Amino acid sequence: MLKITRKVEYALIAMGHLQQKEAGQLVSAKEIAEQYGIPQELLAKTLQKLAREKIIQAVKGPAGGYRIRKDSNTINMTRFFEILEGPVGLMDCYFDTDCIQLNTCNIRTPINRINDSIRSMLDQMTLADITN
Amino acid sequence: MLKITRKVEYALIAMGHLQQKEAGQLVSAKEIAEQYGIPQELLAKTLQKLAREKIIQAVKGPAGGYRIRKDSNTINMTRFFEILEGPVGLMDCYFDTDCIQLNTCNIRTPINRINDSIRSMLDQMTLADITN
DNA sequence: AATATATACGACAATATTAGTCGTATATAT
DNA sequence: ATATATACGACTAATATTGTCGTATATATT
Repeated sequence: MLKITRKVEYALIAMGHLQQKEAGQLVSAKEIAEQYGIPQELLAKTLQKLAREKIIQAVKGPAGGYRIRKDSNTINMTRFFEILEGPVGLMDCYFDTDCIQLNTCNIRTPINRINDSIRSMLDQMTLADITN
Repeated sequence: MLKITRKVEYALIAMGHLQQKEAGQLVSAKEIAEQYGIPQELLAKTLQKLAREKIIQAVKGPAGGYRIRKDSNTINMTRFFEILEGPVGLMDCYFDTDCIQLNTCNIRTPINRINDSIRSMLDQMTLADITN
């Protein structure tokens, strides 16, 4: 409960690693996977998602890999999480409204308050806060 | 990700329901389950956990059920969650230290900072904040 | 005393989610 | 040409969650 997934964990590790490299330097998924002992394919797919969303930049071919973008550490954690995992909320009804019990539910409002607190906390937190 | 489980959801609904009853009034798991359309057995087991931890009081026999305790809305949410789900942490290494990658892990410290933030938020939040 | 009802609780089964793997395509440096 | 790296969908495996069942115990009611 309230756990982050491996995908997110691996992504954060990778971002931390990329952050340490000199600007513009490329690092392959393989290299990161080996260094931290994580499954290469899974990491690769995760990095591909981040590349698609312009969080990092991908370069194909031998000596290719991923590099960080200049502004990538200003991205907030809600965004980062949601790229990888979809909507961040304690309960699905924070986003979906197709729950049969919406009417009888007596905790929706207070749970949503907690949601808002967590989200605004994550909103104010940048990638740099984690990877630096 | 970052979701609360059904067990917790059901428990909160039940606590909200008990809160609304007059002091000392007993409500059975069956009654709550039917009213909110949730599985009776599962709710019962959840309430039993809470009873074991003195969050609520259980009374056996016909006309038995559960009632809230006077001080139960002063309990904080970290405690409540952990009674039902065990340790609350974004990653297991917040509690366990048997991860092989502890040495090479470059995100443990920052993740723990986020953990602390979430936990202290939940620490300051009482059941009454949710069920009232 | 017998019965009905409710909690107590462990074992089990069903389901959903997450994690990891594989095959194939594409780009590109050498 | 070849080797290497990203891109990406399909698939399997592993794990966690959710839900069910059987049995025991307590107790109010008849």
